[in-house]
Amino acid sequence: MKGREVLVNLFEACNSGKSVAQLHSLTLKDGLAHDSFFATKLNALYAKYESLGHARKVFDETPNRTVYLWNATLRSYCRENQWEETLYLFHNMISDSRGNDEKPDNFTIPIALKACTGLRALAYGKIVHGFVKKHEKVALDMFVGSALIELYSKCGQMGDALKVFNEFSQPDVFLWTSMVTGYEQNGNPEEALEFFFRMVMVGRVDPDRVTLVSAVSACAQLSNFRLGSCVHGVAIRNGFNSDLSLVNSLLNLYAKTGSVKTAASLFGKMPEKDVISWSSMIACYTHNGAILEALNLFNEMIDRGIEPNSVTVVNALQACAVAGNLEEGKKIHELATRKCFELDITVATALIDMYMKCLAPQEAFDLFKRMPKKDVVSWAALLSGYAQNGMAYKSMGVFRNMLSDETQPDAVAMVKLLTACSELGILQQALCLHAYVIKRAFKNNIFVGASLIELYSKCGSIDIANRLFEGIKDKDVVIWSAMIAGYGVHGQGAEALKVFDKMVKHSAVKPNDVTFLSVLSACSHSGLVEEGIEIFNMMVREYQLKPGPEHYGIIVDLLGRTGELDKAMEIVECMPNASAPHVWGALLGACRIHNDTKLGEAAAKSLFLLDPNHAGYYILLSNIYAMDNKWEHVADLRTLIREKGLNKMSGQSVVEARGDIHSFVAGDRRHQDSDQIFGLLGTLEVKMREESYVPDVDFQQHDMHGGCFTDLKCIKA
DNA sequence: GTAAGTGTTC
Repeated sequence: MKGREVLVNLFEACNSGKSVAQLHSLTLKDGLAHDSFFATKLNALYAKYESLGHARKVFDETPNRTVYLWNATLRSYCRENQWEETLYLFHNMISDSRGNDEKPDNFTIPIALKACTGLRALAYGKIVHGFVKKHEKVALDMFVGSALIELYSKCGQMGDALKVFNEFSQPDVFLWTSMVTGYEQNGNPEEALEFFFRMVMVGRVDPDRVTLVSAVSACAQLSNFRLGSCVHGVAIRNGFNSDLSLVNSLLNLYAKTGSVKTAASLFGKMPEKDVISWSSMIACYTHNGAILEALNLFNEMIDRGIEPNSVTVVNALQACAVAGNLEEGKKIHELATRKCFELDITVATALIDMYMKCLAPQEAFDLFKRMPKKDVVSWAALLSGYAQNGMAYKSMGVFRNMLSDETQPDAVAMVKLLTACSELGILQQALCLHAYVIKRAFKNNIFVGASLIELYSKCGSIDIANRLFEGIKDKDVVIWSAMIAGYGVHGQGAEALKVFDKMVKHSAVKPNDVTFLSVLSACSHSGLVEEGIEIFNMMVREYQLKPGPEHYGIIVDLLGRTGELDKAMEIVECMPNASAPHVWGALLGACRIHNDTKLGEAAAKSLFLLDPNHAGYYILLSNIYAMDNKWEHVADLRTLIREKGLNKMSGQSVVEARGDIHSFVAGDRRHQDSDQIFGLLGTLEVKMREESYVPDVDFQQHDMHGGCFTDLKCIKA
């Protein structure tokens, strides 16, 4: 028996793969290798240091397997994410085919449940749950409980998870945390936070770092800065504020709540950063319109030798997409190709999106063709990309191909399709798609509903849009915003303001940043300058919403129109992130109206850095120079545009007349009835002059391409 | 012996 004790001590001291093999031969020599105690030890050590194969061999060769040996083996497979094998072994364990083997205990069950969770095998998980209820020997302890909650929540069954949770009178931190995490990951952040606060206040259980991570994520989902800061405070009080995952989730919180400065300072103070920290910070800059900062940070990361992963690449690509920065985008594409990230469907889709937003649809399509696998997201990116490039008619074809490829649209793809269609403004098509939406049961989706309202508005059928709007019983903020935007694009600013007023005064729905964007742009389209500025103040003061770059863009545009260029510049200068291209674009536009060459040059300087390939900005500046009679500057800019190979996308109009669809560009004379059309235009012009309208023809520098009329077919849904 | 953080189309 002395040899046995020595062996036990040797096993305790074992800490490398080499010594496991030595121990194995020692036990074989002493005839103890199949003793279930040593077999279990050997099994676990082999799995840890050597290989699962060796561990399995020990398991297979042991005649009388104790529950410990079973558990050690199951755990080894589960740790390596070999869930099928784990469940196969577990199934052998519970079936009676090997009579002398022991039955699962409450150490076995969580392992089996974890394998079920990994496979999302809800049905088998329920069998395991049934086993727990049937066998009195298996206690429903907290380990089993949280594994069950985990299974149910990963399978989207929070009701079942709650039932399990309620069986415990004194839940521990794991059980509480499983519930918080479960609700958070199932898109129910309110419930997650309720559990979090109940845990602390009623349960009197201290949250640990994982609970806090989930609570912060819930706040991020709600974009609730105040609540998030509270949780941050709790984290600091509990001494978790240097936990890497926790700080990373805080970065995400501050990104989602537009608190770029807080995020940046947190990022700067991090004692250690990993690739997720860098990616999160890049995403934070991108989503808050600080494109230069995002790209700078990405390049800094590369310079420091920190390896970006596919997520980092996606974030950096988004920055290029927002800025329309094709050069940087191509560089990142090269990097992605080197690292074989192009195979990642998410990266490929982000690349398609980037090329589309950088007005390079051909490159996007080439990449799409090369993709070995496409999903509904990549199809949707292609579809909406064409619409963004003035080729919305192609979107309809893409949609048909997508259906032939047996990819069914989800709600987002549907929204994209409806938006593409609204670019065309064809009522016939709108009606077809509306029918499709009803047929495919998308009509209760609020985003789809809002897109239909937008679609009808843009087709000129504001009445149908309004009827649709009135027909929706539980109008939420998205629906209200869509109707306001609908009146806005129609130039019915007063109607838009009426709807907004009704929403604020007679509904329980609170306007959000999108609503304010709709109202502000409605004011801008109808020239309601004072109302717009008043509403902007209301947004900041009454609703405490942080204006994003788009809001600033409109307000700069409004101020610019009234000639208050100084005020507009002031706003641009005190914006939280002064690098959003279209805000500068709005300022540049205002300088064109009011002939301010100096300010225009300054705005253009910033713009050419931020969005170097946007032909429109060069043309705007050249128009400013033209008005100031600085023709040499005009010539320089024209050369620059040519050298850069930039093309201003020509505006294409589509008209529906008696069921036929005609499209044309400026100066287009290809239509068979061209003479008649231009004759009528002449008559209209005379009438307009009679009504004392003077057209603004000071600076006509449109690049005219020969366009053609295209016939579009209504898609059959 | 359990759990957690960044990503594609809105």
